[in-house]
Amino acid sequence: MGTPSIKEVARRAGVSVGTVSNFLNRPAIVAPATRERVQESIDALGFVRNEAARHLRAGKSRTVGLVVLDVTNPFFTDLAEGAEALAYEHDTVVMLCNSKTDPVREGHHLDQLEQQRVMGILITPFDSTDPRLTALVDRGTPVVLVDRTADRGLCSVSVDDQLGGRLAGNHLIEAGHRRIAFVGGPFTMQQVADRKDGITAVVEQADDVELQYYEVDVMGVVEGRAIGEEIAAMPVRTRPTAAFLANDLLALGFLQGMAVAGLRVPRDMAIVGYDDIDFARAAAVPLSSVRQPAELLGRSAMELLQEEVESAELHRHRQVIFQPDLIVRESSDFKRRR
Amino acid sequence: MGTPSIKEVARRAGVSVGTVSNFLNRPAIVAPATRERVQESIDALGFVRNEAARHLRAGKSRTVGLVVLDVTNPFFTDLAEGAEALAYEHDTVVMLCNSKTDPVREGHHLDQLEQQRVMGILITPFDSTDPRLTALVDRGTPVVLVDRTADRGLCSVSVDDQLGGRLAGNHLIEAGHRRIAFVGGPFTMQQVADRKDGITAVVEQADDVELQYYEVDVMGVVEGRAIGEEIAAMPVRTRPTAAFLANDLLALGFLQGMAVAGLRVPRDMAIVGYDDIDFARAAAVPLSSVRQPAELLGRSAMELLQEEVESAELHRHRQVIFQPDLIVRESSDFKRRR
DNA sequence: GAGGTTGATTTTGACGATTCAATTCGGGAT
DNA sequence: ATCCCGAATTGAATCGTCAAAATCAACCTC
Repeated sequence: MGTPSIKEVARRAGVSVGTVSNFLNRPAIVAPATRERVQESIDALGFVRNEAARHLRAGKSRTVGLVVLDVTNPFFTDLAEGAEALAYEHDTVVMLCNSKTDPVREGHHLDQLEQQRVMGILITPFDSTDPRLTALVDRGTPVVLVDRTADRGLCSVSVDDQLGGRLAGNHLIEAGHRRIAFVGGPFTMQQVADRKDGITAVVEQADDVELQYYEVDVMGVVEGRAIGEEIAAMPVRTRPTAAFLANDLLALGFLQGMAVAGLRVPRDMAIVGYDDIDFARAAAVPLSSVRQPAELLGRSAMELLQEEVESAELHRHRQVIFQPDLIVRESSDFKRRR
Repeated sequence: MGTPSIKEVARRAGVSVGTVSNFLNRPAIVAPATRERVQESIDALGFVRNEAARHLRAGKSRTVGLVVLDVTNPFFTDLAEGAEALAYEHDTVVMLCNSKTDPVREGHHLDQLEQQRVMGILITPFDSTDPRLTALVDRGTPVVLVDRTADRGLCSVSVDDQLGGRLAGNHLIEAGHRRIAFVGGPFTMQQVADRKDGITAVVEQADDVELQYYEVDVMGVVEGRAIGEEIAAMPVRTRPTAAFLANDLLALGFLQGMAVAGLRVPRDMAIVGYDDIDFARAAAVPLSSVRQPAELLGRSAMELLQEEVESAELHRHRQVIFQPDLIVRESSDFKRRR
């Protein structure tokens, strides 16, 4: 009935359980003839290894938890892709969890992952100072922050978001814009705050440039569109001529908002997004965007985790920071005369 | 060092492991005073249940695998949402796996899930006749097909895709369109084929209506846009005046293609998508779409699975079929004169 | 005070795979 | 013929949790 165990495989092959285990884990030390018999037995019985037993005995799991803020955002799925690719090479499995920017859901997922004694957790936390994370680490689950810079004793991989903000800001200022909108949120999220600080810094250095801030709760298409329509409705003399959106979903929504309101992009409104997801390039007006190496981010995070797991005590936590690139496309490709 | 086990909790509390186990699983039969001591011990030691051991002992897992074709498609994340909600109520965990419409990835995920002895698997299979699925079931892992109708001995939840196709077709024909494009793919995928058959059926019944077919490999925004531009480039007299796209991502891309080519929607081209994802409503031109009850689909699938797991032998496989609704929005809201 | 009830707690194997020390076997060297 | 060696295989212990059966204590009843 139930799936056969190693014991039944052994009996059918006329060997001991030890030999079957050897066959599975160290086939080289098993005699060829025996090997064949065991293989035959496995095939005939339809034996499938029991991961739970393996894990219990070995004391360590082969799965890694990956908790992201939003699975529908291609940035995160690309990231997951990178993590999974490396995991695959090391014969481990990635368990993808969607926190939906909700601390409660996040906590639930962390609890579950800890009960499963996962090898480690890669997470884009809602709040990177959450004491729960530290508690988790203290109890022995390695954690790597993704797309967040760890200050304390944790590994992290992130992208220089301030630089990203500066790149976008400089680009728009050089194109002659003097009223710029920044849209993102919540501003308490570190990444958003950094991008905001970046563009704020360059705006303050420039003469006579005004930056308007718009905060949203969730960075999705719907919210972007709403803000877009709101801004489009402003009188021309105070309305910004350019907008920098903290992610591409917002930017895509914003772009739609412009279309609805009848504003031309980039002539009436230049747009720069963030993440450079595939949609950005394919948008009605191809979107300028600050590119983050999403896949590399995921891959590096997994790398750090594996390093931490393997070298255990010796391990020194590292904070890896990548540089973003500004990709200029049609949505901001317009020189404004002063 | 390593996470403390039930044994250490017991020692510290001065009771036996059995009592701790009772405390965890049947607190009612433990004396209040003891209960307190055990709780104190658990807190002090930071004890966390070991799911692997639990699972091994119980012989059955508390996680369910959910394998979808594309996590970036909101239809599937909504579906996952529904499944997860019900799982949460039953204290089980959902493991989300992305096959990316790739049979190899799908197979890999299935192997992993089987090794983990998951409680069951909900899957939108690439090919619902894949013998691997049957083998899985024979070996004892319950499987429920999602968004696919099972013919053989399996449970399934699906939506009447033929009806969906007919709804879209009738709507467009009644609006006066005489040349309609159907875009989707691969045509070997059952859902796509059904939607295609549905619209084909109503077109054939109508007088003098022509249906053009366009096949794509992957149903994403990029592909939709490409087809859109291709169609827009056709001479007006042969160009379709309406398009029915097999999912909303395609439709959104298609819509962008129209914008690029300077065709007005719905005047020059009416568009109807499928799935009614959130983006559809928020698009530059709000998209008409055939709505599927995604969340309900996920929820029902989980329900069937739980039913199957609980009633074991008595269980009779069921095929649940939901009805889709056509949501008409601006993108197809235009009466064409003959 | 013997026998019977409850109620609370402990004891004792499993569950399936892995590992390691112990054992067997065949053949080569002496 | 005897001994030894290495290769192949075996057997038993173990991981953490759970549940069934066994024990124990306290209290009741006749």
